[in-house]
Amino acid sequence: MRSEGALIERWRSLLTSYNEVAGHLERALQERHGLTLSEFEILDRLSAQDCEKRRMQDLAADMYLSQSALSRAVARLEKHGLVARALCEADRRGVFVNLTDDGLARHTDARRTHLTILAEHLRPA
Amino acid sequence: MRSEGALIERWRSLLTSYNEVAGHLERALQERHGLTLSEFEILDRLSAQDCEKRRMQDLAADMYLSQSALSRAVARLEKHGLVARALCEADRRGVFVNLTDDGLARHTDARRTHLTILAEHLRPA
DNA sequence: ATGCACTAGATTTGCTTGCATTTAATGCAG
DNA sequence: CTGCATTAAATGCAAGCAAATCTAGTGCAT
Repeated sequence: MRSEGALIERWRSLLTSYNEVAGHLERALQERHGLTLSEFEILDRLSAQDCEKRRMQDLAADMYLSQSALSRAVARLEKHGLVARALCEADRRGVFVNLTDDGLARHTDARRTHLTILAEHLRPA
Repeated sequence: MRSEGALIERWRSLLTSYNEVAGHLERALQERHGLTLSEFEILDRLSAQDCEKRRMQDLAADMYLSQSALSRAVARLEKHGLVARALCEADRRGVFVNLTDDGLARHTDARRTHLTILAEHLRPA
């Protein structure tokens, strides 16, 4: 295969971009809003969905986090009052996660930082 | 800004690709060669450089790892006999890292896996 | 209704990481 | 030579993560 070199190069570049951007994001979100990148991503998803796709597993499904990591992250968010868990009456194994007002506000703030950092550090492809 | 949407989309796609590929790589390298992705990256760099850029700090410089993480990763590799540390006589604070024969062999094997996984999971841009 | 397989989440465990600190070597100023 | 700032790498520590395990709810078959 001739494409090996190109393949590795693309991977390296992906790795570099990712770490560069993720690093800055992580630091900025933590510093200015007390949020982990994972936590922000959760808030982001919760604020985006209009429909009822708010069960843990639905979140887990379109995130890169493991189920256990998600569970922890949601627990943290809940402890800080940004999110509330609610039992699902239909299937009581399930848990709905909802943004609180504080959570929404926090997300709105953090979103600006998020965009700023992306604009600064995400290379034009 | 109109480009906000596009920016976020690109970030999401980066995030997704990265996690997809890194996840598979991590698992495959671990399973088949007992290596962390970070560890593989270290071996990869060591095998690539012909010149003497093998001091810890040089490695750290072109990697995404923090100095402490690198120190620990090299310690692990050393414990498994894939790498050897050598004092730098010129500046005795410095430490050179070298591949052992085993390390070279391991890298050669792992490299195939690496390429295979990339070919399978790294989307064409 | 009872037993069993299955699913949703929580929790336990062990590992890697980053930050902050520490130890040791340099090297420059007095 | 002594003291002080600087640099290289190692280490203590806290936090996040994934994998495996555990707990509880569901629902189907007998």
